[in-house]
Amino acid sequence: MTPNCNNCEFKNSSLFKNCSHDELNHINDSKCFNTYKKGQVIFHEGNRPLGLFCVFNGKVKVSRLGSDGKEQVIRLVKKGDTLGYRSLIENTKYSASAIALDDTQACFISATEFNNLIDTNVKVASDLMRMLAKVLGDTQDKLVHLAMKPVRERLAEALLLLKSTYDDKKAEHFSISISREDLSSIVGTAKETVIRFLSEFKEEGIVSTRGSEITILRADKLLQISSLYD
Amino acid sequence: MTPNCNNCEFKNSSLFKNCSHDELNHINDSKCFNTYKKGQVIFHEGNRPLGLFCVFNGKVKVSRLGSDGKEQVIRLVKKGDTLGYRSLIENTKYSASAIALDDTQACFISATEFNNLIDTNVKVASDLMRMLAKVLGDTQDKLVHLAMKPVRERLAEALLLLKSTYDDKKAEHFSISISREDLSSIVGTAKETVIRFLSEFKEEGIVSTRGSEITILRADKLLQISSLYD
DNA sequence: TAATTGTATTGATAAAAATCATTTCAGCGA
DNA sequence: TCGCTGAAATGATTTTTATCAATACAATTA
Repeated sequence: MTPNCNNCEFKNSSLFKNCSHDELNHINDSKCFNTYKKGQVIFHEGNRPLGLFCVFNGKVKVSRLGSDGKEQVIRLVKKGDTLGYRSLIENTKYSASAIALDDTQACFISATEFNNLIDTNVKVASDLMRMLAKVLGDTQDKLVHLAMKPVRERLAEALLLLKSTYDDKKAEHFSISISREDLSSIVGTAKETVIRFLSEFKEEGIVSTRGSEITILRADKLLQISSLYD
Repeated sequence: MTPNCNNCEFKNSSLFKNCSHDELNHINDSKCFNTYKKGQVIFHEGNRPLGLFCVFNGKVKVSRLGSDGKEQVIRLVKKGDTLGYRSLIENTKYSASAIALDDTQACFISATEFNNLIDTNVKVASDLMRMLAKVLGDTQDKLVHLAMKPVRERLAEALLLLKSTYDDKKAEHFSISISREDLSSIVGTAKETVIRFLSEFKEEGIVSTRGSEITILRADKLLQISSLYD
């Protein structure tokens, strides 16, 4: 049931790819394997981080809630990704919450274990640094696009982000089941506004929907729409 | 003229606070001291980073330009701050430009020198990591506020950001000379919109202006306005 | 000091998006 | 299969913000 780190699907692609066999064994012995139902909170804004999550399966959103109840998604997390490292490094409370978008499984590594690892393995530390730099760059992109692009463009971009993050290439066209509420908090707009532009995309044959499931038929068109302002 | 690292005002507060005397000497010997006039470009979006800047004096904005000419400020940089590290760590082209908001002086440390330092001094590397985490957190805050707060709130926040970044506490009230164009690209809105809300703030006795100079009279009120949605 | 130039300001209008209200649809349990 | 429920979709309207146009002001220089 619980995956073994030395045998993990993400052994060569995760943050821990430069760990030794022994280091992985050590992590494996101390880690904790958790299962989350769709919609379940993995960690909550304001709480103290006790360790790091390593997503084994599923989809996770990292988001913040405004006082008016509006939500903004900061990051999408997929299997193989680590989760919750920023607060851990800064040693501050979580500034956002992580919520499962699907049934999700994740390993939990304690803070001491993690800190010990990055203190002793320089390669992991420098991989972590590069990861932070990468995520910072992505976040800056998001910021700029939010400020400069209209909703239609941002929606196209969000759909492409979902595709590039979660496409397993098992089907001809990428499909995802996502509530319009969630989609709108990725785009940073109102639910109804997202629905309206989605309807436009449907009329233009770019996407199709069935209930909450969205299928991307023409990723090329989305790319074109999303980069009108680049 | 050129400041000596081992005697620098920011020796104990900069990214290099955990460098040894010898390391600082080494940096000092290889560094390059540059002067930039107000409005001058320090580095330009799309170029390859050749090293790291350490701001000695002045004010700098890091911003990106959209294809329509609109600008979005990503970060404000003050004396003692380092500049240009993200692209350097990721080893990618600059994704944004750095432009002097005032006459500015900065030391330039070559990429090899810098990489050598973080490879050999673990403390500097871990300070750098914490700095990245901090800046990432700040950027996420910006993103969320941009998505959730209306312009009035964001303007109040931007004025407080300017104050907290550049206030040298030499005067009773904090003043800054900033073009409405620059201010609007910090807030992420149109110039005229910023001016309108500034005028409101003036009527309410929160700020006063003289030409492009803005004086903050009631920071408490700005804080109140900016946090309506928190 | 007067003219000039660029920026700040104000006003009028248009566009974009949010909000509120209503209808339609899909999934689900009885 | 039929309701039932919650989410998706559409419509009408309001609010917010952007844009365009005109004026006022401040700094600079002839």
